Amino acid sequence: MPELPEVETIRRALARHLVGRRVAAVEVGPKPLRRPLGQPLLTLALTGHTLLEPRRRGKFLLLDRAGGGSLLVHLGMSGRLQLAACGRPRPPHTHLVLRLDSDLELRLVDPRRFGLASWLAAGAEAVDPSLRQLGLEPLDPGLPAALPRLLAGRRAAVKTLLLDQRLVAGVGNIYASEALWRAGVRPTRPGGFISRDRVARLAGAVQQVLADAVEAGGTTLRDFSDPLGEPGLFAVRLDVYGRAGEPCPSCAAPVRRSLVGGRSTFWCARCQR
DNA sequence: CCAGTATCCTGCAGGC
DNA sequence: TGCCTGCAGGATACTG
Repeated sequence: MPELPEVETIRRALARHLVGRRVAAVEVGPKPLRRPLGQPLLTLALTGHTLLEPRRRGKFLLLDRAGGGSLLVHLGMSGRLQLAACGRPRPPHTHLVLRLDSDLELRLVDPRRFGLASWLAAGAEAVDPSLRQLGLEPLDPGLPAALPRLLAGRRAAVKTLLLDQRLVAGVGNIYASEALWRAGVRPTRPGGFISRDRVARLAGAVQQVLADAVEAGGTTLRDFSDPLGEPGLFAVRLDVYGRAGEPCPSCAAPVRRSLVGGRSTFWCARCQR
């Protein structure tokens, strides 16, 4: 579900309610997510400890603990974090609960269980199998300079490459389509066969669309909301994603939907080359 | 190394 | 109403 803008939106909301709070208790469900949750370690590592400002890396959240170490969270396709009063009923598929010393508890809810929550000891970030291979942060000012060499020599579809977290960490299926449309680049074009100035445009479009979406609090299609239940407002500003058959906002030709690398892709055959 | 496919899992919408 | 299919915002293990 969440891409960089949604995860960043979640991070900011969490920062307002988690920083300086102590974890009073941890509850861990029995079902594994992408990796087993590791109940004893998680409980031991967090109970009684104070939380710092959360960080984001790509689509990962790092809930740092005072004194070192972090809870690493990834929301996969269907994961969400919810802050609610301790007494309120918990949704189905709640796999992890951090009860805070405020009146609130933080819940990790994930029906499909493609997500991840695992304890990272201090210094383990460089070793973690998921984190260590992550590529550049797309909002890094160095992206325009770096993108040409990331695409150089590659024959795979540029959209597939944008989704590869080892190249750029945080772009997902919505914003890949959106950025390619804004840049006028066809999603199926081999990465190594895009002219220099189009690559530059693409880098700019990736940064622009992600920044716009962060500003809008992310995209709510069906069920994304921030931890307090606020939906993201970017859906109305999507130009092509989910709009097959509707007129291209630029040229009015019908927006197409096709599969690229097995993922739904939305694009304009007239504007994108 | 690279490119392409299959797979993990649940819920929902749509067609019959 | 039920049953079936396809689809979903992701990552990774595997194949050639």
